Amino acid sequence: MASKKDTKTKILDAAEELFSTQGIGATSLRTIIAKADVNIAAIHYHFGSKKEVVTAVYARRITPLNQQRLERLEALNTRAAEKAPTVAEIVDAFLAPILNCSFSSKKERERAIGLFSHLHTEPQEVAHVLDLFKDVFELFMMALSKILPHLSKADLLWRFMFMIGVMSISMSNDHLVHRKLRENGGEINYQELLQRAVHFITAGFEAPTLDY
Amino acid sequence: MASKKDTKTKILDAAEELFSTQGIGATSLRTIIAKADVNIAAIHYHFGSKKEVVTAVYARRITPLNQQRLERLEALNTRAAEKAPTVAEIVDAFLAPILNCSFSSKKERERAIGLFSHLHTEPQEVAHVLDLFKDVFELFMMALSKILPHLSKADLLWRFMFMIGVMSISMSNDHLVHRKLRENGGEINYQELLQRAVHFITAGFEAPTLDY
DNA sequence: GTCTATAGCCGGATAGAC
DNA sequence: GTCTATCCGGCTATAGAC
Repeated sequence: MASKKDTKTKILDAAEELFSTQGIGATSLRTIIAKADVNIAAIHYHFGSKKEVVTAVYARRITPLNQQRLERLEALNTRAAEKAPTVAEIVDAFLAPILNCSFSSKKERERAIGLFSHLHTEPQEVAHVLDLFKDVFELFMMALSKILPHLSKADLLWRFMFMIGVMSISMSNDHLVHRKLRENGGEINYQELLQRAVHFITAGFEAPTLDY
Repeated sequence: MASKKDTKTKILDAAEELFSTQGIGATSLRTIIAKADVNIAAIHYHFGSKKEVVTAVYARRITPLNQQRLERLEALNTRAAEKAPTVAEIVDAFLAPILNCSFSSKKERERAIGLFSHLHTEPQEVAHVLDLFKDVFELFMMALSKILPHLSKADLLWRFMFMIGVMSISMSNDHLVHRKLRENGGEINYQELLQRAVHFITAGFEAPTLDY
């Protein structure tokens, strides 16, 4: 079963791979249909426009990803009462699903990371899919504010923002520094990267407040 | 004098503003020449191709910016011997020129920040200008390694990378969190943002090493 | 549901007059 | 150095046969 993918799935799969490697703006519908081995009319028949292809491609991946984030957070919140979650654990719950876990293969992970990196590098192309992150954003903010009660709302928002910056750069592949890293250390070890990122971000969240 | 800008300068100014607000990929040569009030042939006569327009626009801004970074670093390195630079000071020397200082007006700063933000969001469009950052990268890495000698080369590289992520997100304007920040606090105070970013990053750099 | 053909637009780049 | 006119290719989208 499922030995033959239907047209819609073929389009989504091809689009996903192309968005992941080339970006959204740089990927034309014509490249997608060539890779999917369907014709140009099919993509309009099934999706209506490029924008809706983008939405469908991202929604298919974001939904289960955020599901995992929320499950991990929930697990931290509901475990034995004497063990309140730590900052590091919450940050890990946020980053692990995207940076390392829940991938069946190296190839799968790199495809997902490539795809998600364009959420940050092509904001105008994906503005309409950011709503899918609303719940995750609010629930993680709430969890963090609970264990960092001395931080003001603005403090928390900025530090959350900085966390997203760290996550975003970790998913990038084209950066000067990223290239340097590959030169020096060969392939990127995502398990290690996850730990490094969590460590760095946790220190930032736990830094004392400043007067501005 | 200089009341009449020459064609080349008019093109550079128009391109800079458009790149800053719309991005590079989204800006066509035709939009540039319309804003600059010159004709389409002029841009090819003076620059040869769009790629070279991009190079010229960025080089004009990056060169003095990195000059400033290096001067600030130099000042830290050469002051009274008993006062070794701190991590926070080095990070500040790296971030301050782009995030807050050296701008004659709010408008000037936002234009520069918009322009530079696309160094991170459109990596393929600016790959050929990243060489301009080579010196800054190496000298700041060296300064940091001197006061953080316990960090391995890989540690330092990753944390430097994370710093760039924080800087990058600080310059973004389209983000979910950035929008949230504007809702909650009105306009962005870059003086404050600079301090927050330096504080967050410094904590990350100074975090103890981990075994991976 | 699937295809071919094509409309209609906009992009970068160039030729050649002035 | 500056301009108009134009080439040529790629793009999204649609019409209409099967």
